Amino acid sequence: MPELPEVEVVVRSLNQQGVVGMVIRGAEVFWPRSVGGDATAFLSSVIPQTIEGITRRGKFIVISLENGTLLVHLRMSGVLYLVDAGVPRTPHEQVILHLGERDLRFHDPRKFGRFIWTQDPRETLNRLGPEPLDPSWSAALLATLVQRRRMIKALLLDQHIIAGLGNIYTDEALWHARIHPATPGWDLDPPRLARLARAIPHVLHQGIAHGGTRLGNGAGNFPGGTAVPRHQHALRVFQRAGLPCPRCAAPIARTIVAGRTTHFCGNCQG
DNA sequence: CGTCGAGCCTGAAGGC
DNA sequence: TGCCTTCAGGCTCGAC
Repeated sequence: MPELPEVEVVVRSLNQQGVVGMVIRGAEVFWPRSVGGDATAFLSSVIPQTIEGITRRGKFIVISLENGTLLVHLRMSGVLYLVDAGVPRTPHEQVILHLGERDLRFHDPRKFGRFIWTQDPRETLNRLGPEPLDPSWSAALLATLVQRRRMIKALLLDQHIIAGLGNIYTDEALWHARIHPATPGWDLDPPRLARLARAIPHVLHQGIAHGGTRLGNGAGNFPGGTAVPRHQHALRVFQRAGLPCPRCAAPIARTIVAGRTTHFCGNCQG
């Protein structure tokens, strides 16, 4: 689920619902590893503190509190949402922050997601590469980032190089840019770099506009106030193995690149 | 410098 | 129908 667009949708949703200004009055941790292993230390760190802001950096949700920052990473299956405080806990809700009338709940079936309490978020966030939706994003910047021997797909997935892309949007961006995912980064010519630099923000903006992507059928948890993802219907190659390429009609291929399932058109992604 | 596989977890989907 | 295997949108670590 969560790549940059899905995280952005969560952040916007929480802001629209007025979470800023609410106070963490209590909390419950049902899977200690979700908060770093020491639930007691976590609770004493965040209670009671006012939420002063919620933003995004790469795939991190950045929750600014009075005395520090809560970084939330959704990993493979996490969702963060607001519900009325009286609503019974559902299975897989690993962390609940009590904000008075409302709860901020972390739903994470696979338990890979993490809450990181820190006084210095830059220590973590500064290790991330640039934001592809930042105004400073450009083909020239992209060119400096990918001058390496590694396959372009591996480079795009590496958060230290570019922040926010995951398996879905990487495959989609490479399709738009007509680049084979196994192309070494330093072999990309200027036209390809220009196309890729445009394709990346394009697919991310599209994903955000569609409320993110949801794969499979019922996966995920979307209580009231949370947009239902629908970008899965707009995907061009991802999970479309064997179907015709929307550009040239050749069948979409599925292979493993950089250790990840990869979808691309073997005909028009040269 | 780079690739690969394992581990962290669970539920869904596919094969028989 | 039911069991078993495989796989998954992320990331880190160690081996090579």
